[in-house]
Amino acid sequence: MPRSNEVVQALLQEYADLLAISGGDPFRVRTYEKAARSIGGYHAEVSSLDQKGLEAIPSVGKSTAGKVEEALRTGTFAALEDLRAAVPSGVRQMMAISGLGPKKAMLLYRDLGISSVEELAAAIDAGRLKGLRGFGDRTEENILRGIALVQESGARVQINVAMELAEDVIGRLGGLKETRQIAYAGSLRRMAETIGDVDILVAATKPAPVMEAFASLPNVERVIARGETKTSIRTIQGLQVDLRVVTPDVWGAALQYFTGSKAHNIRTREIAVRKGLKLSEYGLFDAKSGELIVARTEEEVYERLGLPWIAPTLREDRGEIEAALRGELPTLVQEKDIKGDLHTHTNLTDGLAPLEEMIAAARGRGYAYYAVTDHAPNLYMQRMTDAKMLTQRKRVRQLCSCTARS
DNA sequence: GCCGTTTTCGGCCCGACTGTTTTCAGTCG
Repeated sequence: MPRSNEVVQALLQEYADLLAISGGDPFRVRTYEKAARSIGGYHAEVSSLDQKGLEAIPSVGKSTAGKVEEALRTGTFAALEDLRAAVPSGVRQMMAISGLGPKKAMLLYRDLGISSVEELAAAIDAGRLKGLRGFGDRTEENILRGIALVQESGARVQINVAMELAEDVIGRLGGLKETRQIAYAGSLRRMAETIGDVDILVAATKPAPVMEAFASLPNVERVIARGETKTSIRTIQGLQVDLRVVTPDVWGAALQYFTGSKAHNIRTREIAVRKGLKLSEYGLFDAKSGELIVARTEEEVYERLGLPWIAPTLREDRGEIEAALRGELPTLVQEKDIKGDLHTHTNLTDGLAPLEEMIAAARGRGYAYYAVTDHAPNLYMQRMTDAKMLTQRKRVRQLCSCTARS
């Protein structure tokens, strides 16, 4: 049974998507996306909160709180039902196709009545998109390729699979004479449980030879995009790898940007804006004069924003910014902290005791750190609900990544 | 719709790349 926060998060995200498709104010769309994320990561169960408690959640105001309250009571809210009636669910599903955003999805529906991925494929086959503004031959090809990708099950892979690929790419590009520094970034550096694509960052004196070497790797199935500083490929295993090349003097800013998450980046950039600064992958700048302030290390960037360095595993905009501002960032487990491995089962699978009893027992025995390596790690993660468990969740994630690499 | 070191209105992250719309909108991360 998913926790109420996740149910509400999904409803608000759906509302944001449908608002975007139906041409709603982009800032309102973003507001609901932010509120959805904020609720998903909030430490307290939203079903236990009253209106005032809901409005205390960051990015949740009176209007959103009202919708959340209605959703908790009835399972949905009226404004969402209105949009569901206006936009078929298949139109939203079409946005899962790479290259199709809300504008193009809505255009296909409004002008051609296409309301599902299957109908879209059939329409392209029948040549119905010919002459439609914004849809040329190349776009049609890309959509068909995107549909094939969507229909392949399990686009995301476990972290150990992505890590192996990343280390292979790093091994091949790291030896080039132009390469000064190289690292994996993105969700891989944040140690997410599953990885959608692999992000590689290179600091190089000249980007072109690095790009060329990357696009020529033996396991490249297709070059998706290729520019002066950024190239994306898809491997024959079906995983996308993005390469970004920067100059060595902006390594820290680029690594901070390329590590994400997107939500964390938006928060740090907002902090920069409020301080009269501008943050991008090229550095932290004075907004007015455009003068570069810092870019060389991540530590400098965070420090100039008034924050301590935040570990990548925490960068999800799930309270880490606030914790950093309060000086209350958690101490994360290191490999040297691991003394052993205890395998146990909870009643999520074939054990007898519930997760909560396992945790209480571990605490009662004085274990500072512990990982439950059940056969159902995702179910376990979903049950990590209370505020203190956020820290624990990250510890488990780090432990899992250690296991994956050993 | 939310929010405040520019606080009750005005702004909301930033840049790369693609395809197509001859100058830029849409999408992505």
